[in-house]
Amino acid sequence: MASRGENIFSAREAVTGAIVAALEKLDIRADEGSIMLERPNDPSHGDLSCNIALVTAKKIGTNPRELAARLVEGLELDESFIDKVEIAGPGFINFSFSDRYLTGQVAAINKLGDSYGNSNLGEGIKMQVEFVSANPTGPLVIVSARAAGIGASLVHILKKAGYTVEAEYYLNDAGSQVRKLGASMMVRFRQRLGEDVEFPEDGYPGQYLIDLAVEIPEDEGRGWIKKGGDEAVKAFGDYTLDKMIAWIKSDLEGFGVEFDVFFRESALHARGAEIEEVLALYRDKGSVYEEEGAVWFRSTDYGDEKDRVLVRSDGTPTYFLADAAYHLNKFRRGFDKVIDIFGPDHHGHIARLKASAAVFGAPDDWLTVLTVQWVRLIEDGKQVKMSKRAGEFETLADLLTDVGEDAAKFFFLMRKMSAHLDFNLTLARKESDENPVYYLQYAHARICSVISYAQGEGVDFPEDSSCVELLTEPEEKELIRNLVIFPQLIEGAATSCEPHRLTTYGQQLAGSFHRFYHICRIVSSDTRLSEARLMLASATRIVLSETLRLLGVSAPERM
RNA sequence: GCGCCCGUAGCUCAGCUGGAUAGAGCACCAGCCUCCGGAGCUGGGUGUCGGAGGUUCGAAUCCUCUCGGGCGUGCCA
Repeated sequence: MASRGENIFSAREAVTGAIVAALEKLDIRADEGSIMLERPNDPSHGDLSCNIALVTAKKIGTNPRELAARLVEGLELDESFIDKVEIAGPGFINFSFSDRYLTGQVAAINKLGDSYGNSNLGEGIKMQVEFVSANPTGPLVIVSARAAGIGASLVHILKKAGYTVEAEYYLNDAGSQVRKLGASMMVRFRQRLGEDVEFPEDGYPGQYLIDLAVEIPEDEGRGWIKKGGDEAVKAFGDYTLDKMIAWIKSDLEGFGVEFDVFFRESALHARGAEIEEVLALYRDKGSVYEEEGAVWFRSTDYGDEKDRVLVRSDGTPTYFLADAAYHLNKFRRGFDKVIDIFGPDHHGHIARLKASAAVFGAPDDWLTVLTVQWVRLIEDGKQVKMSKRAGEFETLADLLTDVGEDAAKFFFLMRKMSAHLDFNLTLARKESDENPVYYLQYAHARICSVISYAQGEGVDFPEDSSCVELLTEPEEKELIRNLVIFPQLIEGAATSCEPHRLTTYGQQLAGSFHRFYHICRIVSSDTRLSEARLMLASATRIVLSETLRLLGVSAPERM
């Protein structure tokens, strides 16, 4: 058992342990995993609620309230953190934290600082999160921006939960898209020279290629054209690709999103090892057959809805084969778990990728594929029209200049990723109280300001933290209760891969701080109380700034 | 046709993996600054949780069916 009062888990674990022991006294077997402790919605129901009596009563032929009563009788709890146990409703057993435990947390958070909420949940587990991975054929658009915000936040959260995490971007720098890119660019260049050439039907029509074509040194471009045919297209393609990749990287950097690895598909083809190996592995398993001159993967054996082509009848590998090889490469790199965050247009790939992972022997839960849904931009209550075909779209860079990094990230993270997002540009632009991102940032800035004001008035952090026992007002307790659930929130957000939980939490925490601030004057003539409230404000600042950091949003000291 | 996602307050959405009386923000109305930051606080809600069945002590949450909306369903990537 952890030392008493040190953190929320000691209390939870102690209660769980006590319940298991009490069950044993009644000859009921239970493992700790089956004991659910939940936080009731209604504060009058205590801090932790257990439904074990409701779940178990029928099996042993009694009614829940009676079983609950017998359990409570057998409970042996440390009174330093639980001071009330009640049976309520149909048979819930409710536990309330003691004041001593709660106020002790304030001192503990101040002592732990930014490491408060760190977990060992993912200890020893090596994880990879792959996200964005947009084709390098144009600038990053708004869905990619959403994926970038979500992926980056998820990486931060997983790290805080103790996982070892690498962030990766898969660059599709091979295949027909790149040829189209090269062909498009070659036409733009020739148009720039004044030639009357028609733009290809399936080319990339955006203004950005016209702009880029201007930057190509004329002699060099003419030289590429002279190569003729595929060679010429390739020369323009290679040039454009480099520009695009640099552009994408700088956009991401501007958005404060970092990747450990940019993995190129072309490297996979150049090396060939994984691609050959995937084919060989599939053959060994009998999962491959030939039909109409192409090589097929019998992915239907693994739950896919139809079989997939691996090698075309012209002998070239498909995108899917490369992707399967890429995942084999990830597997070989020793990741215990891999998370792919896909855009909404890729969810057809999930089944076949999982199928291929099964073939190369990855455990069922090795690969998790999450999909980020579309973003609609709303301006003045109306949808902003975007047409990718016409090359008109809101890019990540546009969004950043429009609403700024913090508001963009916060808005992306307010909703669960599986839901479509209506991005309210009008609201995100506002630097006012209507904009939710400022609510959290303002709370943080306010605390920083108060702390320095207090220190100016001679109130500072005490050596002896026993003053925290003076924190007894309802607003103080509500604030502390919100601080205390932070570690659990981190674990929940990590295991469910749901960064948006932090935005909801942040708003709740900021709200409880503002209410506390309004009712309880921090700096007063009562020095000891002032010190206690200073510590509470400081603990709040620590948790707020961690929450904002995990979201990728700045925590300003002034605004 | 088949597969995946979404339907919760006027609008945009949470709802902690099945819990107790379903919650925020925005918008709207009315209050609160001689005092640590008013980008703040307080008060104001009659919701078919899209609909119908089912599972059980208990369902917005799980299952089946159904109605709307989005996406996918290439020897494109």
